[in-house]
Amino acid sequence: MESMEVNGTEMTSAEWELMRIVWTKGQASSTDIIHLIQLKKDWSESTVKTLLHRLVSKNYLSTTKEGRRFIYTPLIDEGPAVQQITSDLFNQICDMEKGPLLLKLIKETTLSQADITSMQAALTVKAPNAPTEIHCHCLPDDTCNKCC
Amino acid sequence: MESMEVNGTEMTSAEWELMRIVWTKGQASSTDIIHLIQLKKDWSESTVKTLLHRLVSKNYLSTTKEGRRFIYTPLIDEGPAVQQITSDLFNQICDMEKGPLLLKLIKETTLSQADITSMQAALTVKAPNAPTEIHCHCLPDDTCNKCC
DNA sequence: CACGTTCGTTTACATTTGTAAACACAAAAG
DNA sequence: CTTTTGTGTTTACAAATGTAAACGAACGTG
Repeated sequence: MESMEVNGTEMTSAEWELMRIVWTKGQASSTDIIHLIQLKKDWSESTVKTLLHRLVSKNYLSTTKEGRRFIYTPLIDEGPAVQQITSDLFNQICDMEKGPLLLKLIKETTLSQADITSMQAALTVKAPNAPTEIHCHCLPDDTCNKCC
Repeated sequence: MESMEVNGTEMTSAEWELMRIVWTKGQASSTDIIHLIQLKKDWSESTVKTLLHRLVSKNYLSTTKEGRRFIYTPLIDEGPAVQQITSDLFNQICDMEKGPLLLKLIKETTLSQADITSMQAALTVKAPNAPTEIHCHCLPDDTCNKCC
């Protein structure tokens, strides 16, 4: 399931890695991007150029000419993009797995005190109306062997 | 980034949907699978057969002959597979985005009381040592414009 | 002003993935 | 026992993706 869908179109893993760089820098020239990605990935200059080009065609990046080079700027924000690809993934996962999954993520992710506080608050809000059991919804009710 | 990596090999979205069915049923014949997937997806019988075949080659499913048909059984468990693809996704996301992302997931996911309790416990454990600020790690320290 | 350097654009090509028809074989039916 | 039918296997092919060389235009340099 290689590609993450954002905004209707989809972005591949390779493209995503480049977006991360542009998001982090705010904007960058292709040279910057090539150098930065090569710290992590063994991609040729040509490969990165192709990927950047595709990101522009897909309207994820815009370019602004500045002297001889182009400056790449994100056309979509990182937060929404991150939420989107995650939602997409969660939509492909059995509902019964989500609780344990989130628990594991909470345990493994480095969270700030503020993050923790807001999560605790959210959980406190949810608790009163939380069901005892979760149904999976993987299949139409009567064909499910897992939760029903 | 279409494909989710599990166990070293990778599984595509389409294949994943079939695995969900087999996981949910425990095991199933191709006919069962074809009928069940067609409740959700407009895939031809042939397409499903191809996909099942690929899942067998990739060692995600095994087959057992039973009369004229084969019974497909998962060779990997759903829980670990789910955790794997999620970890993979999280590894491609900026550390600074993870807190807000998890918060959103917690809010949007239907959680059981047990899930909530264990998450609260996990958060309580983490709180004392939680940092005030999160750094992003998207780029080597001195090249980062976002957190440093 | 000619020339090499530095980009962005085109073109290329092997794999993977989505989609599916054609084929082969075993089992059920008559 | 022959025919039909349900199933797995092969073969097919276009689109997407990873990977990259070749080409061409613009800019700085001598």
